Amino acid sequence: MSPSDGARSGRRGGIPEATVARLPVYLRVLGALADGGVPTISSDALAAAAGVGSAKLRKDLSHLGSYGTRGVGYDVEYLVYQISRALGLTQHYCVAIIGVGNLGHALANYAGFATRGFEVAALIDADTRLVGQRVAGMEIRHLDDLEEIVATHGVSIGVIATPAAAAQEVCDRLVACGVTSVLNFAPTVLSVPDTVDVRKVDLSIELQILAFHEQRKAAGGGRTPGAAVPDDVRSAAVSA
Amino acid sequence: MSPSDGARSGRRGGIPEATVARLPVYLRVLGALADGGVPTISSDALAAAAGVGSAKLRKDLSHLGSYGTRGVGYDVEYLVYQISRALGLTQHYCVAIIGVGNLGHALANYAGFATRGFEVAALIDADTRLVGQRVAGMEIRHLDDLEEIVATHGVSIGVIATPAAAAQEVCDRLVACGVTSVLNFAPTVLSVPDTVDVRKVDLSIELQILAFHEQRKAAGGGRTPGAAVPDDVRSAAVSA
DNA sequence: AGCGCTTTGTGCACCCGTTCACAAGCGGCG
DNA sequence: CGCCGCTTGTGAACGGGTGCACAAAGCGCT
Repeated sequence: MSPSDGARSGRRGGIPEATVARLPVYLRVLGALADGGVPTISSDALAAAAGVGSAKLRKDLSHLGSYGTRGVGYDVEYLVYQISRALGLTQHYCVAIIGVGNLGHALANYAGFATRGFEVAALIDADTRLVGQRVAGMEIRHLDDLEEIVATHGVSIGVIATPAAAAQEVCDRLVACGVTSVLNFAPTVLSVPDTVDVRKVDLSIELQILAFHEQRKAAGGGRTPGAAVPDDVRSAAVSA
Repeated sequence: MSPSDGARSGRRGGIPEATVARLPVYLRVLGALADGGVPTISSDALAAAAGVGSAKLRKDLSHLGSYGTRGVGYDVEYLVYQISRALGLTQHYCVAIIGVGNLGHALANYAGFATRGFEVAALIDADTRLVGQRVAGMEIRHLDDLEEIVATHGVSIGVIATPAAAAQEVCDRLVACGVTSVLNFAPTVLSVPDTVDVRKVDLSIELQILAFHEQRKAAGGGRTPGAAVPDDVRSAAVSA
């Protein structure tokens, strides 16, 4: 242990990564419950709705404080607020999408962005034929203006939806502008300074992981000695 | 742990999840190297290109066997083959995309699918106005025909790109058809039997995770223009 | 008011994954 | 032909995450 370690577990920075990755799921479920007029919910019910174990859920929530009433459950609206605050969603984030191909189009129109305090501030592409066109009510700007756009709008998160070949350069320019969070859809490994967070979404990788399990299941149909097909194969939920 | 029998079994089922999630990354990097005519590569170089530690990479590869020559490195083409085989990519998989909205469009045109033995066999939507249109050289079929399409094409992987409200029903029908692998882009928790693998890709969740780290960075350091490394700011870059 | 039922919050043990460090193995060079 | 340097493969320590089981703590009913 390192007691001198600055990680004060009671604080926001002390929330484990695995928990942070699940909080948005809880948030969505709770939002639906709130819309349905449900006032409170137990950890068991919420865990079932979120697809996790109830113990895990309670431990997750305990990391942000002791909100919740024993014998009753959690106040839905209050919990929504607390999770939102813990995730930093009470702030406003400006997002720039670079690369307005098929995927960029889809992202620009994705409703899930706006619903949680994220604002798509700009669409950027290198193709001059696209520049000036309007997508999702927004005008596409040219890649040359990236630095200016980031500065003007105060972009804090960059979404890279370019071809793989352009991704690293775009990323470098974003980082040079001061952007410290990048969501990368290009099938490439981005190298960034460790002050920058990069999350990756790769459709091809997801499919290959599924293929592995598919093949494993198919192999189990015949003969496999030892632990043939463990049925602990729970539906996994992974991202990044 | 399997020194004696290790050579024969290959242990496909014994590959840890975390390793499986990284193998596609190695595969992509190796593919690029092979195209570049590189004959062999060391674990250090490959690890750097894949954005992981070299020890981790070696341990990952060791799970599929002892391919690799000490003092030299790995034969690129041979390793490509071995990883492909371990992932089950030597087989052919038929993919059906359900929901041809913005995202479904992007997925249908995504080149990364075809490059690894995945074939988009069908595009399916519930909107009769879309049915019959051609996207990415393929005709959109109606949701009513889902069962028939799955059976005819031997679809083994279903990709759900529908609105959240329709996702569970579509998923249930896929499962009923015998599909055991689902890639879900809808922002919902799908409940499936344990025999079915579900992987989830949620753009909104990724953004919220980034927001958390963004907020943490902002709160922690105040203003530190210099790249002075603070206490324990471990912004570990990518995670599968 | 007190009692018992319900549900939270958490200490603990286990397991998976990561990292370190090093012996084993292979090729090349003298 | 034997030695040396390089790289793999892996045993072992470490840390984080998960699940169990239970004590603490409200609420409603009597």
